[in-house]
Amino acid sequence: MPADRYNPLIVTRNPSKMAKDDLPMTAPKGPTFQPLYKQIKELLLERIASGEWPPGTFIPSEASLASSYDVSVGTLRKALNELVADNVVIRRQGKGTAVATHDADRALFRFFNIVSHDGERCLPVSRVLGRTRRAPTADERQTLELADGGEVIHIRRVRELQGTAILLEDIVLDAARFAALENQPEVLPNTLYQLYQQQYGRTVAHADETLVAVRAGRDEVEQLGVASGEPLIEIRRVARDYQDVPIERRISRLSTRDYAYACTL
Amino acid sequence: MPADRYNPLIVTRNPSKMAKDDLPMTAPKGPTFQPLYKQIKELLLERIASGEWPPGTFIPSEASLASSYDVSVGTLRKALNELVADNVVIRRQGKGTAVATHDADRALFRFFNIVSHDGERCLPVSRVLGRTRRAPTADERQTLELADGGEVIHIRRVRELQGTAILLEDIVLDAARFAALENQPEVLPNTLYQLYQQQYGRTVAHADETLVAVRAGRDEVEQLGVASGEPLIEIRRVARDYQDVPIERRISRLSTRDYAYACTL
DNA sequence: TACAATTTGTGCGTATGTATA
DNA sequence: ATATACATACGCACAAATTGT
Repeated sequence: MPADRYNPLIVTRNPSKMAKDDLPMTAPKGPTFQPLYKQIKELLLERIASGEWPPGTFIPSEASLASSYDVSVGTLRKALNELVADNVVIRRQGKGTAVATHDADRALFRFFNIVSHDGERCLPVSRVLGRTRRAPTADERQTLELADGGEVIHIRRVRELQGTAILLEDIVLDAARFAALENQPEVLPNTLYQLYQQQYGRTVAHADETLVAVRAGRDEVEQLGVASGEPLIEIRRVARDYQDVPIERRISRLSTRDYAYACTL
Repeated sequence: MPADRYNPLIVTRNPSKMAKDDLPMTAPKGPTFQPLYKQIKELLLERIASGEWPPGTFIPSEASLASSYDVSVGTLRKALNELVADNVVIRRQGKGTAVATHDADRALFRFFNIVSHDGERCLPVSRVLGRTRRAPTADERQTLELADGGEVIHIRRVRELQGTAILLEDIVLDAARFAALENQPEVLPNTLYQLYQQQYGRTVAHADETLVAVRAGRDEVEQLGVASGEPLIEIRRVARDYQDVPIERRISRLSTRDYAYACTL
């Protein structure tokens, strides 16, 4: 089906489309009203989230989209620019507008906030310690919004920077959404979010993290080479997709002897 | 002096201002080139930073600024909207464009990333433990970019939420820039950034934080009521103004028994 | 190498809606 | 009711980057 017309746009308050002797506008005062460019933005986001335009592909040009939706290019540009601000698409002059992927250099660091003490950022290598399928804890069921009887995939791995292990990660996913992940692929890639995106069609759009200080336990002593009881930072992350649906629960413990968690306000 | 004309705008690539039989553009390829709206943005930022429009005041309207700079309203809007995105100004329909202050509710929380374990955010009360003037450490001299022989003001305080002390802060400022702060005002306000802005004309525009895990020492035991050696999060912040000039060095130690550091990516 | 076609980026102008004082 | 200021939406022209011929 050619995507030529998308009708149900509420243009009631669109000035240049209103005849002067139009009906008095009664409805559009409702709290559900959204300006035209916001509606376009949502429509585009739905089409991206639905998989119509997979990550990495180029979407139609401004001009063609504008005529499809029967809006001006300026209005469509405003919608696209908001999607750029939300890290959903990437635009390049002369080339086009592409759906954002997790392989661009900048995108990789968006979800890795750890720097060496002199401020350098570099990506760690990962070593998987275990992959299991099991019933969720109560906490996991709540944060991942699992159905009753659902199961989770649990991945535990260590990440090391320049040869020293600094991070012990426990990653939990809805087994229904990531069915085969328990034992396939054989070797997991360094950057899991790329895998979620490419193999499972789930794009991590943003994440919330809360940090607390904890003591190193047996596992951290063994894997990170820290002393027992050594202070660590525990990072509790919930990663979500475009529609705020939770995708992943990740709890990491960070040794801050050589590296630190960085945040810019 | 009436601000009527601002001449040195490089409009070489401004299409509608160029005659068709113009000289071939040779210069504007230089790496220093900035589009017109970026230049306008910088000019506005300079006037805000210079104190011509103090925080809280309304700047001239779009139309008047556009005619002052001899650009279109659209170009000026684009500059202003970037300043909105940078939290430099706040715009309200029908009212005008105001220079951002640190008293708006949202602005207060921008620099306070601590939430209770159930996700609630609330502002803490402060209790000052000491105010001294002293020579800087080597680290302080470097991060605050102090001149040789300069001194610093050092403020130590505890912040408590709902009656329990959770944060021990060591705040260090350039004594040359905050001369009277050592003993005046008698009682320091809860939100220091408002004081910097209102009394000293220094606006904190953004900050970088790095977090490490530490053990509670003698001071933390005494002030935060934690056990000796208890794991804490140490937050090392450098706050800067619009031009990235460092204003404040703040090292805080957070007890994460009831509260956590929150970050959204 | 040169040229053309396509696509986004910049800039201008205008009209009307909506919120505020 | 009026005036002001920002918000939305329309349109157009040209610049700059990219790609293919």
